[in-house]
Amino acid sequence: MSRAVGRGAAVIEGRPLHPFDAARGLPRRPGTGAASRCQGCGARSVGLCAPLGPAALDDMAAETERVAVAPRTPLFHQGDDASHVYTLAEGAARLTRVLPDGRQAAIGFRLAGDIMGFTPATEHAFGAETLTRATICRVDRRRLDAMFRRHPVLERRFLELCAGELAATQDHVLALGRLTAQERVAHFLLSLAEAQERRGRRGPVFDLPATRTDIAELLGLTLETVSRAVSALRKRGWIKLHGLSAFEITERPSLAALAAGEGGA
Amino acid sequence: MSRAVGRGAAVIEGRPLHPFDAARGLPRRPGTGAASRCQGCGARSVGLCAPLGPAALDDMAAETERVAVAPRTPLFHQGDDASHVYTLAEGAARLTRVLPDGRQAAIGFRLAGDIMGFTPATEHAFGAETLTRATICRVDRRRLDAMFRRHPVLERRFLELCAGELAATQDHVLALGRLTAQERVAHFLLSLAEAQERRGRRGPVFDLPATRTDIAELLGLTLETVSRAVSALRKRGWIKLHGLSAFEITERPSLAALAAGEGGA
DNA sequence: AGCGGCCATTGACCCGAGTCAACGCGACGA
DNA sequence: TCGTCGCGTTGACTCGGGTCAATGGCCGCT
Repeated sequence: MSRAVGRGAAVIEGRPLHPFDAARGLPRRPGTGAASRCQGCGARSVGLCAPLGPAALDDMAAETERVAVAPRTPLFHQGDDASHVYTLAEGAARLTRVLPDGRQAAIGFRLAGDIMGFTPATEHAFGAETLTRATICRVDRRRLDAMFRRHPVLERRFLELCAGELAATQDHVLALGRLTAQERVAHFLLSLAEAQERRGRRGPVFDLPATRTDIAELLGLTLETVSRAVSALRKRGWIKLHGLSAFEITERPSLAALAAGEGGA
Repeated sequence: MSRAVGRGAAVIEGRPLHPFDAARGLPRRPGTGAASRCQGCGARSVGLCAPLGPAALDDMAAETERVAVAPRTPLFHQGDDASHVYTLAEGAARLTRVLPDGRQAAIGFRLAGDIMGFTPATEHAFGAETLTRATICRVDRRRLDAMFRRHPVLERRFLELCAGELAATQDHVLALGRLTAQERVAHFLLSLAEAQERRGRRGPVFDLPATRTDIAELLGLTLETVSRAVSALRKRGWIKLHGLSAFEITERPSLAALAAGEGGA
């Protein structure tokens, strides 16, 4: 999956060294292997590179660094210089922030094809970390701008992704502002399922790449409340759990109605 | 401010007719008056048109419709065809959604220069309505795309605005997910002040173009809780109210610390 | 096979914000 | 001038979700 970068050095299990720094200095072999590296990319059809032809893809490959990282690896921290933009080629990640007094919050989950770390500010307002084993591409902001000039279709695509991210974040605002705990959990499970379906996943069983604590931090709840809400949905027969990292939606219409906020009406 | 469109017909006080439909059929006089219409625009330095030269501005003026609208005028509704993009030239507006059971939520406030209604979907997920008397520009999505091709700098600017909106929305997610009622109100007042400062406003007194109910719907609270929080901040001597539509920040560092989430630590 | 750590679940109690209700005040029209 | 209406404020009570704590299952390690 990440052959072009070199295995051992890229896959790091929680060492203090940043994964991209670890890959620094390895032979980049610009231009070579672009086909093998990008052509078979898991995010090829949904991500930033979707509209690119073979030549542009080759150009892109030469400008980006790609690494495979372990679960729970930070990609960048809040306050870091926002000099790069990241795309998630494979796996799941989340954006987080910790408040001065220690409260922890997640502002969103990201799946294959999503972009991370694009901001108008000079530093990252949020940190990002992987939830699962993942493959990450990193581009320098200035190089990306240059790419935009060479391939206008790339800029158009980037704007689309940005708008999609905005829409998802707005949806999340609504959920945090007006939904109850159980509604939020229903909303989360449903949107996670839809995100996986958009990426080609079929069937009523989906991946759940998050612990109760992760979900709680995303939904503005505590892990106990999430656990109770999941149990309640299970007892109603609307969802089923398959181990700790997969779930099944057994009563989709009911779950959707709850997630949309059909309280009593 | 909106002379080119014609006064009487454009300023509507809560009639069922949509403001842009009311302006339909009026003489557009393409090309004329672009200088007077756009040159002195309140959002000229912060909005979408900021990087445009005189010629491009003229082009833009010919492609957009502009109306002045009364406070509390809906611009579009959730579910409407997302065929246009709106920019707020002057005044304040908010994006709202009403849940099936009647719960009302606002996902954001927008001020001069901000864009509204840009979404990857075919319909608007949220409605928009003015809070104050406002001036609105509307562009057809397809015409905007064509403009992007004629003026690449416009697309770059649009992407910047989109990223700014994303950053603001993410910040809002954090507030809703992890801040207490009083912290949220402090956060809101501070970000409203900062938004006005970014637009050139000076001094510790700022506009408050929202009722307690508006603020509550934005912050995921009730109007009573907002009122109590405002009173508490006033009693601490951190803010002062000037009538119903202006407020003063008298202890900015304290307010900022509270808004950032410095609970006990 | 036995042990220990991590994660999830469940229960009992508490608190911050929601709910319901009364009241004050300024704007506006009769 | 007075009555009314919309908005804001404040109080008393309720309740959803947070907090604290005990228990149990799964998995990897030895």
